[in-house]
Amino acid sequence: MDTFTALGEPTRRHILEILAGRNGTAATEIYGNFKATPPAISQHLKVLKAANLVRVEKRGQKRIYFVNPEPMKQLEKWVRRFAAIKEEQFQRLDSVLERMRLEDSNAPMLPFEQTDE
Amino acid sequence: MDTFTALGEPTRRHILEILAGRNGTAATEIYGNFKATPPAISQHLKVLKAANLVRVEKRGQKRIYFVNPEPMKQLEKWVRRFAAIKEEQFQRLDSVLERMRLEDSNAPMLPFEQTDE
DNA sequence: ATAGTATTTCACTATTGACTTAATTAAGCG
DNA sequence: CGCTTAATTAAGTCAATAGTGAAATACTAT
Repeated sequence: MDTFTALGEPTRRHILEILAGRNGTAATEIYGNFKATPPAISQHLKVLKAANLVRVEKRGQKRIYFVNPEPMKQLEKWVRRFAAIKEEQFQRLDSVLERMRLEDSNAPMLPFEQTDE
Repeated sequence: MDTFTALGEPTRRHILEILAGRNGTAATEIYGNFKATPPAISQHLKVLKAANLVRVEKRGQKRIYFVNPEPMKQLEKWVRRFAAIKEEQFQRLDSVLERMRLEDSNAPMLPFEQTDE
């Protein structure tokens, strides 16, 4: 997933924010939102296109850009795994560490060692 | 939100994957998963910490890292806006273009010309 | 055809950032 | 205390990338 790299740039995120909630935005219109030159923005659009985050439609001499929802859905799925981690987990660990520290000051290792992959 | 920049790097994402679903992982353990040198990983951990994506806990001479769920929740929220964009929107666009084409017979182009790549 | 507008590609510079080795801080142990 | 282990900071290199101006492409209109 190249999505992350594409989103790792503020300008590109801003472009997506502009596109969101609109039914297509011409390149010139996008350019207008930035102080950077059109070529700069065009290159960002190219990256977003390569990451499949946007799609383009030719209409005359204009290129109309749209957000592509699919990769966003996948990203959401990826993120959810982490978002789902509970505070509870930290609480539990905190108390375990506390207990171990009190019980055995020699205890050198981790309380949990779940070698997954 | 500096979250995106932090996630824009594959190694850092991998670190998060390692941390996910575990109740704390010591730095050395993390290092073991990569061919890069400890300093390299340590610097990535620093970035993740700065982005508040992980938190650290000192235990003796070890540093135990945990995923921080809050920024992930926010990210999920951000992404959802885009993921939520419905096909419906495209449908609507279809009809708009259709209308424009009918109104202006000079309009030369196709409504959809999927320039993919 | 010629000019004009929309957008991108080219070629280049400057900056950022990821990695490395070496040195440093800090804790545990004989 | 001196040695080892854990982890980080420092300093420097190299590659990736974002930005710029200029040229190119492509469509529209006169």
